[in-house]
Parts: sequence; structure tokens; C-alpha cells
Amino acid sequence: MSQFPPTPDSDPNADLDPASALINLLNDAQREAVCAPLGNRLILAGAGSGKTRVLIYRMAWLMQIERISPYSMLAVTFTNKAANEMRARLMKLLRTAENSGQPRISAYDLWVGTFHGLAHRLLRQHWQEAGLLENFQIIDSEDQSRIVRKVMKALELDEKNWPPKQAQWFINQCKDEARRPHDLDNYDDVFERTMKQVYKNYQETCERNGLVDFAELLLRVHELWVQNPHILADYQRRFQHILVDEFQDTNTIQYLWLQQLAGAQAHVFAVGDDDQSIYGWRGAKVTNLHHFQQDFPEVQLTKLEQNYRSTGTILEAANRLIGNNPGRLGKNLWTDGEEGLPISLYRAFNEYDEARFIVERVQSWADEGGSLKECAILYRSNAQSRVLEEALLSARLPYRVYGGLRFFERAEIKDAMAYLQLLANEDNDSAFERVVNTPTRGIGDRTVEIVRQEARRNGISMWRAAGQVIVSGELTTRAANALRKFQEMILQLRENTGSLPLHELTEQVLENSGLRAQLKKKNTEKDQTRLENLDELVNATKHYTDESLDSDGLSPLQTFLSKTVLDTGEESSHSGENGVQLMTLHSAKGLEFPLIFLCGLEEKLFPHSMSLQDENGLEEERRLCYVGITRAMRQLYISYAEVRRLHGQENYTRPSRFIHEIPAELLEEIRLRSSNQAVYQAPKAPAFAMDSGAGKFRVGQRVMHPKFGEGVILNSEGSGATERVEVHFGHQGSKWLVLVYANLQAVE
DNA sequence: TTGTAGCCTTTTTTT
DNA sequence: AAGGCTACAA
Repeated sequence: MSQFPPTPDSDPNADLDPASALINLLNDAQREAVCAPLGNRLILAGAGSGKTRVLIYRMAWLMQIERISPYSMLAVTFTNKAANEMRARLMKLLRTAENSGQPRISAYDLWVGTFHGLAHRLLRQHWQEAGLLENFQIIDSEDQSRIVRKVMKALELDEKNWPPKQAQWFINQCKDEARRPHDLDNYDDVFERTMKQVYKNYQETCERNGLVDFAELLLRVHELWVQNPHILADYQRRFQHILVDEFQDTNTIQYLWLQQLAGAQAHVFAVGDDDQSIYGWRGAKVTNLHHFQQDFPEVQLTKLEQNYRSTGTILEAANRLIGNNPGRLGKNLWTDGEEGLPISLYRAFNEYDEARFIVERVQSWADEGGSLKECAILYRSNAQSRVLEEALLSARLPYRVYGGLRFFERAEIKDAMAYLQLLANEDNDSAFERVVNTPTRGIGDRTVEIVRQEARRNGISMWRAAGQVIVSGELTTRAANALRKFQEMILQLRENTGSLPLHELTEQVLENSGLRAQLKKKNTEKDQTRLENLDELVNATKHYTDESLDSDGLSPLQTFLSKTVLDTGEESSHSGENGVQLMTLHSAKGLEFPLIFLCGLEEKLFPHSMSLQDENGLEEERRLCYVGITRAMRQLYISYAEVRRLHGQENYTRPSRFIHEIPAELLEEIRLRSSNQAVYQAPKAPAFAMDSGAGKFRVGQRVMHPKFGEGVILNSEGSGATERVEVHFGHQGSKWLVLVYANLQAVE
């Protein structure tokens, strides 16, 4: 471990003068960046080169040496995780400096946040000038999709010919490029004309209901500033120093935003790595790195190429791989640390075998005293996590899955949240429609449709329309009563909104709405976890008390609603704090682990088939692979499966081209299997979960045979009476056995 | 209006 | 494989 220098953030160089204390442990390039004179600067920082550290030290430098008030600084990141980490590390660094007798400087006034978070804050502040309702709410992409679908239905567009997803994509794309419907051409093309119409209607719906989607947050602020120069001028005057992390991930609107805010005065300190640009699909423009150097005056460039994270072998692999991408800004990572172990390559039969292999290696890592949270399993798509989870589960290894179904995206949570949204704003039609009849209370499609029409006819919200329809006699008395009862329930809850603490209010929502009762009634295993999720939700609300309110006079309820949409819910820390980390390659960016498993390196999965259409897509996949490799500090495993079941379909695969792009001498192929030739034949039938009488045999399972003793299932073929499994029995080698006769026993 | 059985489609990454 | 959606019976 000697190759890794101590992390200096907490290093008590207390008796040095402040400047030396700060820069003492930086290398030359890092020091150049941190101590640079004021001005625009681009830091091209390779993976593991201390990018974040430089950013944090720069902030400390500005405050302590340049005597710049934190009040005039703005630091922007892309994820909340990054923002939180940055703030925490900065505070820690300042605290150490404080001990050395420095005057107290607080980072509390400092704006650190994500683009979206900051935009939200600005819009709350200036909702009037931005043309928003005071109690506007933020919607996530699922909400957005629902609204798009509804809009398209109203336009009588058939979902088959007009996939809503496409429309959603179109809308977001436009917004990312700062285009409103009226900015668009009067298309001749039917498709584009229709999309434009959907966009227009969608936007009107959002305006009416006080809803703001992710892209809208950014666009609104942009427009706010265009239309209100005095507001912009205020912020320009305030934020003289703007620091941007992961600059390669900025999209058009974010770039515009920065340009506006910086004006001619501010100094922008941008940190990025073109080789780690992996969000092109959501509008990020790597070219912003180039533009930055042209659009901003006198940009100085610093390259950070020394890597402190990985072994020489891992870096070499990463460099060679990324070398296949043309048009890079050019960077070559190096380390003066040791070469390290070769990269291990494992060819699995199928995904179960792959998972089995990984779990086995994790197990031996743990047996040798390694900590589980130092292991990460990375995959291309979320769907891959399930098999891995099962394997970990049956090995009784704790784990934690990042992303995937986020807590706040689960149906039962969204239901509960919709009630809260409706309490905060009764005109939120999305929320209204979601919960009028969840749980079912006799308000069917018929009734809802009548309410919807009434709302549309009068240009009012569904909540108000419901009130009118109840008295107008358009409904059967039964429906009217049900609807009235629903409204009374909401109104009664609302009475408590102000007086009760948020968690008690939430508790009441769960009880009075019948959400809990509904789940308790069915009481299957899934419903059990759903109930637990609801409890978890109540728990989460406990942090939102009046005292803890930090944002601009919002009620705890409103604060909670906004936070949960923007926050990915990382902190809803469940079990598995000390477990193996499972995540997609995308969410692994910025993290590092001693032991990394990169799995599913197969053509069409990684690189993903969707990205193979164009050269850009492929290059982005390669960068993604580069990100994955460079996460590893000491040891890297790469695996692929010869057969993989995807979308219920079994596929024969070819190893990813990325494997071939890593020099063979850095790789070491691992063969756990017997010498049996049969292993090279692709199995003819599903090689797992055999459903014969014996029950739960599958690849990787340990079994007991009366004559051969204990072994592991390597493979299987056929089904029913002809189902055979290949079992490896230690020194006796592998044998194909017909399951019906073999009399195998599963071994725990 | 509700609940369910069966048909259908969908397959990447996320603030 | 899994979720969404429709059609149908109660």
C-alpha cells in the first residue's frame, strides 16, 4: 500500500504557515492549479489524479490566501453525493487550518450544489419573475412520462405509432438546447410537427399545474436571467468565483447558464476529463471543454496526469483502451507506484456462473481479511444486478445496490408522496389522478373521466372540478359520495398540515388514506417490504422539522417534497452499510475501490447494442469502460458469459471488443473449470434453474452425490427426463449425470 | 366498479 | 422476465 500517499485533507501540518500547510502535500501540477493567480482556468484531470482534491484546495486557497469571502464563491457539481462530499471535505480542511490559529472562515455561506439544486433554489427565490406558481413542484421522469402520455392521449395519438418515450425524449432534448415550442420551425414533417404539438401541450399542462421537470429547472433560470437583467446582475456581482466539477458533463443549457452567470467579470475554475464524458446521451457536450477555452478570456490550462489510485498494470490497461478513441485532448496517466497484479479475466458459461465466480472471489477476499465494502461489482445495466444479488444472498454476503429502483421511485412511496403533494398543492392534477382511487374507493375511470372533462372545459384543476361535479348532479350519487369523501379526507389532513410535525402528518396520511390498510390486508411477502418502505418514509420525514429548515422560508412539507425529487435517495441508507457495493458503471464515476469486478463484457451488452449505431456511441461506451477500469485501486477482475439470458431470451455472446483492446500481457485468464472439453460447447438448454422434481439445482450450486461425494454444478442441458448436469467432483473430475437418476442432494 | 387472467410489449446509462 | 394494458366476469 506504500504507493498511495496519505490523504492530506486531515493531515495536521498545524505549525506550518497557512500557505505551506495547504500546498505541502500536492504535486507540482496540483500546486500549479491550486495556487494559480485569479483568472479562468481549465484543469484537465485524469482519473485518480486528485481532481476533487484540487478543487477543494483551490477553494481553501481562495478563502485563506486570497482572502476571498465564501459568500462570493459558487461550486457546482452534478450529483448530490459529490456536492455533499465536497462540502464535508472542505469543512474538514478548513477546520484543520483553523486549529493553526487562522481566523475562522465559515464555508457555511458557500453555495455548493448541483446544477439542478441551485436552479431550484433560484426559482424558489424568484418564482414570480420566473412566471411560476409559488408552490410549484418538481416532477421526476416517471411523472413526466405520465403527463406526456396523457397529453398524447388527448391528442388522440396512438401509443403504437407514437411512442411516448420518444416524445419525452424530444421535449427534454429541446429544453436541454434551450428551445421552446415557438423557437421550433414550422415543420413540414409530420413527426416533428406532432412532437412540437405534444411539447406545447405538455408545457401548458405543466404550467397550469405548477409542475417543473428537471430540464425545465435549468431552462427557467436561463430565461429568468435573460428577461431580468437586474436579477442576473445581482448574482454576477455576488459570484466572482465559480468552480465547476465534471465539466465534461455539462450540456448546452448548463454551459449557457455558466456563461451568463460568469459574465465578463467572474473567474471560472473548471475541472474535467474528456475521457470520462459518459453522459452524451442526456445532452452533455464534451465540446464544451473546447468552447470554454475559446469563449472565456485567457483560459489557462493545467493537466493532472499523475495517478495516485491504481497500479501500473491497471493504468496501462486503461490508457491503451482509451487510446482507441480519436480526437481526445490528450492525456496519459502514469504512476510511480508499483506495477501490481495482472488483470484477471474470467470466461463464464452464463450469468449464473459469472455471479458464482465473483461471489467466490469476494468470499476469499473477505477470508483473507479484506473488507466487503472495499469490493465493488460494476455492470452496464441495472438489470444485471438481480443475478448477482441472488448469488450474494445465497452466499450470505451482505451487499448494497446503488441506483436501480430508487427508494423514492417505488410505487408505494410515490403513492404516499402524491398525497403529500396534493396537500401542498391541491391543483397538482398528476398527484390527484394518482391517488383519487388508490387505494380503490369506488371512484372508477368513468368518474375520473368526467372530472377530467369538467376540468378541461373550465380550465381549472381536477380538484376544483371534482368539487363542482359533486354538486352538479352529473354523477351517480354513489360516485358523488365517494368523491366527496375523498375530498373531505384530504381537507381534514390539510388542517393538520401546519400544526403537526411532518412525520406525524405523514403517519396520518398513511392511515387515513388507507394505503397501509390495503397492504396489510393482502400481506404477501412483497407487501411486507412495501409496508416497511412506508415506515422508512415516515422515518425519512423526521429530519424535516421547523428548526432544521435551511431553505428560504419553505414549509417542512415543501422542503421535503423538493429534496426528495432532486435527491437520489442515496442516504436512505438501509442495511448493507458494510457490504459489497453493486452499481452501474455510470454511478461508479468518482468512486474508487481496492477490488473491482467488471462484469458482462460482451458485445451488445457492453458496448451496448443501442450505442453501436454510431461512432460517437461506441466511443462513449469505451469511455465508460475506461471509467470502470480506473475505479480499481489494486485488483481488477473482468468477466463475461458465453451465454446470457436477456429479456427472457437466451443469447450466445461474443466477448466485448474492449477485452481485445487491453494488451494480452496485462491479462491473466482464469480457468476454474475442469479440463472437460464439454465446457467449450455452448449449452443447448437453459443452463440454470432446472425445474425437475429435485428442485433448486442450478449452475454453481454445491451438491452431494452418494458415490462421488460433494461437487459443484458446472453446466446443464436438456430438460425433464433427459435433463443432465455436469458436476465437478474435485480430484475425480467432472461428470455428466442424468438428473433423474443421479440422486443429487443440494448442499447448503 | 373491481379484480384478475392473459395478452402485449419492452429491452441503457440519470439529474 | 416483468410490467403495463385490455377484456371480461362478478
